[in-house]
Amino acid sequence: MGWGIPEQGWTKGPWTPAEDKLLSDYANLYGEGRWTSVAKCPDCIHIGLFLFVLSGLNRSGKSCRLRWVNYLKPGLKRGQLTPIEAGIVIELHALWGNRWSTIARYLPGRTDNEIKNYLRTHFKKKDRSPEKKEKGTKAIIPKQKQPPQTQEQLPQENDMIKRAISCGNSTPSDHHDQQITTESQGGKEMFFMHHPTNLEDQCLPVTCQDVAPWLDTIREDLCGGPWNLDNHPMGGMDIDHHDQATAAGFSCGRVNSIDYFYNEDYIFLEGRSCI
DNA sequence: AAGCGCGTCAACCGCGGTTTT
DNA sequence: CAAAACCGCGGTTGACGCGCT
Repeated sequence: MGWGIPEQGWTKGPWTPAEDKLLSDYANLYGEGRWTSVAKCPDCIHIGLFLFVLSGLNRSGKSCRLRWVNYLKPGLKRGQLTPIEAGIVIELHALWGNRWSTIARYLPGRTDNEIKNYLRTHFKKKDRSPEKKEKGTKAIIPKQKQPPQTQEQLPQENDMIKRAISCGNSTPSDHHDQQITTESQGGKEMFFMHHPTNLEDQCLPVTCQDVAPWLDTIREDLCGGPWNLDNHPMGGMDIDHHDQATAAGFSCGRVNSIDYFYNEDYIFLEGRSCI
């Protein structure tokens, strides 16, 4: 099954730092996408330094690719998904089902494996605790939820993308860019969304406030979940109070009469009430 | 302190699609 | 055009760490 040559004799199991280094050096020098070459080349393809060096990398092409894509590739983020990322994952999973790699394309620096693990973990949690604790209209997003849906509702139902597209100006994009990239602009993270199918030449900047409508969509599922308001940095304060939130270092936004406050770690959504 | 259960994450496996020969 | 090789995806598993009893 493994790509490359021998079915037997490949090294398996956890990668060592030395192997990582070899693979990184190889990928940086020769680029991605020649994984079987990495695997088989020690004595036949590449010359010079790598002829010697790669002889220590007895991994299948598949294994090399996986390690690179999920761990070594530059630009990968580590650690927990941010609330915004989690929200995007949840909504896209609701739209597309278990198309991990497709979902991952919308989250720069995140891998399909990571998203798969994240959702499996959280669905499993949810399956085990069917009862929901009623928490009123407030919600903290970091963890949870959303039942898997069938794949019938596919891209044409992608109103999230339609909404996002409708609220920004299109600008040409480089095809080498990821479908969403982020960068800091004026201290605020900007999302550059790239339509997956038929708007390949359009890329638009979307601010955090533009992302919020998606959260509005998932909010119905998030509210009423077992949110723990005791552990968040605002200590269970009434987040309807704009001044308190901003004083606590949160940025704020408002969509469809829903106010929300966010920082790097949390998003607070409040009910439909207005300030 | 030890055992157990659970959550998380890295890695493997099998399959299907695409590209190359 | 067919077969082989390659690549990527999604599902699954196992190791490890942490918290609870």
